[in-house]
Amino acid sequence: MLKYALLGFLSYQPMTGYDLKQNLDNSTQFFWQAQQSQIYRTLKQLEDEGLVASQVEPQDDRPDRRVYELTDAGLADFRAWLTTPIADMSLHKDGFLLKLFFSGGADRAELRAQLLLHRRLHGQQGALYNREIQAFIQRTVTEHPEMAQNAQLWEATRRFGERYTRMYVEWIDEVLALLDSKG
Amino acid sequence: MLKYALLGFLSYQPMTGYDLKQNLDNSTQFFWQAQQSQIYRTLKQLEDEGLVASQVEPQDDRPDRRVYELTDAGLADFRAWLTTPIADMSLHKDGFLLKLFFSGGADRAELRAQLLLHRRLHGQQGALYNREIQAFIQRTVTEHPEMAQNAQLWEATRRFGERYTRMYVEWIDEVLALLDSKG
DNA sequence: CATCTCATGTAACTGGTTACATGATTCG
DNA sequence: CGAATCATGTAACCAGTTACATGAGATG
Repeated sequence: MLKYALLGFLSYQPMTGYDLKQNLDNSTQFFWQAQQSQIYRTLKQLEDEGLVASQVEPQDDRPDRRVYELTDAGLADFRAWLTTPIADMSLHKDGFLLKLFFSGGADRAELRAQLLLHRRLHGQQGALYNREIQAFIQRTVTEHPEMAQNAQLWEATRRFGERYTRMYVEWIDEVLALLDSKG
Repeated sequence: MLKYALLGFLSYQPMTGYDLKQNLDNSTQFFWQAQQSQIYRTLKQLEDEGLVASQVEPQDDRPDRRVYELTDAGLADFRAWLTTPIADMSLHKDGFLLKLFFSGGADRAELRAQLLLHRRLHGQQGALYNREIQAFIQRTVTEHPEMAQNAQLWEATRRFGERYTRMYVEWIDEVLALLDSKG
């Protein structure tokens, strides 16, 4: 739920919807994302529920900022979520795997091209994400040394993304080898 | 899109909404799932669009079956989807990772317990899924030897699930080691 | 001169989940 | 005797995506 991602980042410090989008893009991108529009909509809902409060900060040279902060109720709600264990593994959807699943009759050269494209997407872009996320984490800890304890787990989730993209590439290599050997 | 998963299975042979659910559960579970209710709703939409056609087969001892089959338009639509390359990597959401990300201040013993729970979920249940899916693929090929070419790619996607769950377990071990070493 | 960044949002739509509702037969 | 299997679906809700709309200042 996006709700808790937003409450989570706001528990670090007050910020705008725009800032929240930056944070999502720079740290939870691999396992939780949201469009800017959804973030604004969700913030409004959270304000209606009394979990966050906002105030507008006028700016001269740039658009005014609406800064959100957690209310006591919001913090309590977030803490309650944090301490509630998740009992099931998350389900994933992957359109590429679905298409591959049904590609038995497809042209093999075309299939190979698709696999190579996704090998590149996961390899290159995954590595890029990881460099950026790692840099973001290090920058945050440098600027806010009190966040070290949090950063340890940010880093843990970042490594998940690293492993995931590596696994994806290795798997594609395996599939390519399979196609080479059997047809 | 569930639409194409349904068209895909129907391209193998006509079947009911119930059968489609079995097929999803036994083969695409790792990368595409759907509730029974969503399957029925989507089938109705597909029929309205003229991509599938259905007829009711009365049964005495069991509920009547509504059997769906692809129309020519449905087959054409499915083939068009199959040959359209996917240009982006799929995004995933994982509530456990999100919770872990924000757990810097959580009780370490509690954290460890959560990690062990998910280690078990991914390890045991993942292995189970894989055994069942592998058995399902082998059974299908035995009964329909002409499906061998398709089965090769079913097997490829199954191995993805195998790798994924293994990767998840290894990653959890890494996180546990990290917590041991740094507190 | 064009693109990126900062900064806000609304509206319409699409897709997916949860809960509800029914009911016979088979298996342990 | 209870649970699982077979078999259908509706209704209400929730979450997420895409498209639209605006506009100044900074960077290359």
